[in-house]
Amino acid sequence: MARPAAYDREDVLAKAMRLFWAKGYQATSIKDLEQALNLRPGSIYSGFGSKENLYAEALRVYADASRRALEQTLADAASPLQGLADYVRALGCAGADAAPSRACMLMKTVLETSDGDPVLRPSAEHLMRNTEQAFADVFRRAQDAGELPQQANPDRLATRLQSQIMGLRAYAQRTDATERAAQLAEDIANDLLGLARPGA
Amino acid sequence: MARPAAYDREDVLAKAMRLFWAKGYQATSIKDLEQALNLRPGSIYSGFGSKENLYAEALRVYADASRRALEQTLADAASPLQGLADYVRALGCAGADAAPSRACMLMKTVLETSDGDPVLRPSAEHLMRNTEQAFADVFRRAQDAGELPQQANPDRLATRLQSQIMGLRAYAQRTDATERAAQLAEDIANDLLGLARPGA
DNA sequence: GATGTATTTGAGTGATCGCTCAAGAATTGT
DNA sequence: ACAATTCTTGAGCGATCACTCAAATACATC
Repeated sequence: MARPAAYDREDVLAKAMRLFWAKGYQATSIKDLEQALNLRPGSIYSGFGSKENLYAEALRVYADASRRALEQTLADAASPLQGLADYVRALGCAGADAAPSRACMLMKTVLETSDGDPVLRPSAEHLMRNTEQAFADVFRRAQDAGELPQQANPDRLATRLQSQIMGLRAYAQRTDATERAAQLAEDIANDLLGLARPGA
Repeated sequence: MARPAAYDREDVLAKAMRLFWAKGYQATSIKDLEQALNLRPGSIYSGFGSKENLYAEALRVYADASRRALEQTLADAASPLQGLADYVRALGCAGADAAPSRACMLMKTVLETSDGDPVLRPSAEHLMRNTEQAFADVFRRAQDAGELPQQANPDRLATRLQSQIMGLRAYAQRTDATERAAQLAEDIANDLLGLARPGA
């Protein structure tokens, strides 16, 4: 029994996510958000509380979208390791899509916040842990399918993959090494496929 | 025939570098710098022109120091690949030293600036290219010493190593994965040693 | 010492920061 | 139609931002 909000919350969060992802937390001003979200400050603050909280929600939206993209790539692939390789390859040639940034928003958040940050740092680290576990699950699936040797360590491989992806995406953020970034993605993808048992 | 500056320029730049490295460009205010450098704004601006230029000079100081650290590690090692492995291992256990940040300042700069940034982004990318070439030179030295097979591609290995180091250091920036970061560093170091020819 | 030159000082510039809030507008329930 | 309730609006809050500049200060030269 009241006036409903004129905006779609998920749509607004997706727009905020893209802007924050592109510019970073500090470099994005409320003025920037007002324009991108087509909202006046009062609406932003009554709906999201603070710039910090809005960013935290945008982070979650980013992680959800990333996870869905990974699962989609895996679903389209012939095997778990093939899926991971495809996922990595896609990150290398980032000029094609219109992503706000070639780098990972979680990584950017971890690098932009201080160790003592009480909100954004724990948020980003939590979402990175989740992503890491998702990678580990994929490696376990590869083991169950007989694609990956039983003596392989899925958790360790997941850590390794996540760090390689962060390195690749940080490298790809450079404007002077596009070709090298694509080649790098190929090398990482090939290493992933090299983990497969000789059998299949 | 005039009054000399009361501060040592290199010392001030080193202090600015540490502060910028820890907090990032945007999060570091002139007030912060005034305190850390023990300089009043007029001295900062007459000596360094602008916050942006001061950061650019601090970047160069950082890259110089990093390069010297690499060369020292290489000089102490039994071989080029051993030296690189030692260098990577040292980055994994970052709790020991009192570095301002576990992450690479060049990477932080690339991730904090926009693609169109006319000063800091090109600066950081240039210094990263230099570092990459330094790695390539080490791989070439390994080839000349017979440690690395002739068919290996030093430039490609250098790109790979730089991205792995950036990934490792971004991963190590997390506060919730210290042990995993150390293990990751070990894995990367072992991979480096695995490049060596069976002979030696 | 006197003079010339460069540095240091610190109050203060306009602009922008994240954020607030009273008033007006819009929709629901009766 | 009328309340009741919530949302939107936009001017404006104090704080801080990067930065400036005239005056005071200190050193090198003579």
